[in-house]
Amino acid sequence: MSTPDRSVADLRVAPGVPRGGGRDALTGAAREIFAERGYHGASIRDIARRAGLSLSALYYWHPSKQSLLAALIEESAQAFFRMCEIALAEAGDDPTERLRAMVAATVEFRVRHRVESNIGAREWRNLEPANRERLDGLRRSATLLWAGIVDEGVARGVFCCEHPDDARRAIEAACNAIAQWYDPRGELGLPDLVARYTAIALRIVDHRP
Amino acid sequence: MSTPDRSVADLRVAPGVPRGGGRDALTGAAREIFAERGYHGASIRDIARRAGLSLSALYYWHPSKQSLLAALIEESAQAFFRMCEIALAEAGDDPTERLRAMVAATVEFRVRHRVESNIGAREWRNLEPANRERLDGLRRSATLLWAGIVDEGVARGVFCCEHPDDARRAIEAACNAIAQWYDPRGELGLPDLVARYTAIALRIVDHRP
DNA sequence: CCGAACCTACTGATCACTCGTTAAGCAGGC
DNA sequence: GCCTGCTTAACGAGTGATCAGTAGGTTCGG
Repeated sequence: MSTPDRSVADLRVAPGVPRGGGRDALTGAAREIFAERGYHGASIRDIARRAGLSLSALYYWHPSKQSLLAALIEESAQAFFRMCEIALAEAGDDPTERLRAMVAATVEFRVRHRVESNIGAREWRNLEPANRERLDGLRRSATLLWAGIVDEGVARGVFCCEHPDDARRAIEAACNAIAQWYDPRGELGLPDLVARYTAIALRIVDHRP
Repeated sequence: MSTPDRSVADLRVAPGVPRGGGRDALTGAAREIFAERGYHGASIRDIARRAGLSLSALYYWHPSKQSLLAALIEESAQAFFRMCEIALAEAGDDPTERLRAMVAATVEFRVRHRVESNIGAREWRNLEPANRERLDGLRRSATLLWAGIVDEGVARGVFCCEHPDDARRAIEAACNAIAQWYDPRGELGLPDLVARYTAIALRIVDHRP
């Protein structure tokens, strides 16, 4: 490995810089091309071209195509997990409020980061084993947040579903699917969407107020 | 086009034949390889090898790699739609019973045809426009079955959800996701799974008995 | 009952091209 | 003179697709 991996290195570009050369142009281009054509369907030549760089310039910033994908997914997965943690920290310890907060955070993330969410869902399996194992921890942590909330609600008797694990999976699937169909140009705004999915989630866990 | 497309042609092999050369070996191999590596990650050489055929023999049966994928997805989508139609025909016209039937058919299909279901979900976007447009009809038809049931239930007052479209999407997402996590070697059998997801679906539409 | 014609289901070789990756060099700034 | 941020040029492997050829069988006129 002669070329150092600058993909997760210090940013060295101040935020708000003109956005021209290098790292962030590449990240943006990779996000677009991976989203359009999938990992194997995307060529690094296309990514470099979209970023306005030569093929070799790409290799200055990332040691491989795989590193480009892993960096993208890792950044997005970490952002999602942070968002959930913050939302839950503000929600207190009532399971109903925590479920509301978790649904709101998830729906908002899937809407605001639709492209990254779809890449994360579709290209996860194209991560090399080392990367996948590293990131699986993050994914498991997010699932544990959901499971903890549902289980606690059932334990306290505010959620009355018989199979908390299936309820959790149904909620996660429904919220995550939003990234696939939501159209930001449509009439349905984020607050309404959050309200609808909160109501659905509460019905799935059989919430008794 | 010198090679005719035999992919959807008459079978000419009696059912129950030794299963050796040709069409069905290829279909099986393509299903496995597309599922393991995705459309762009799979090479037709790998598919031919898995089928026990030469590269050129593959081109005798299918005019292109794309035709292999399209045939696979079309067959599976049609089987799913038929299964739903039959289940609904037997269910009568009570919306609750129709929803039960539709959930049962979908869960059963996702379990029994896990691999094809995942290919359908993941590789849909790798269909060329002509193929995608042709198959979009099938997909829309299936969604219309769901929508018809939920809308009718709301109209009759047995389902009390405020946003039938979101309820429908949530149910579809939850049922379809089963193909991603269900392990047939696990302890959870199909009848139990159907029962759980039927209960979840009825809660999502806010069923009042 | 022979042989020419025709069919199915392939094989082997090869085409033109794209792929991810690398080596070597160089302009500009500190 | 060294570091940053590239550039041009190439490498070998692998890609989807094509084509001429052929073994083994069936059909059919005479």
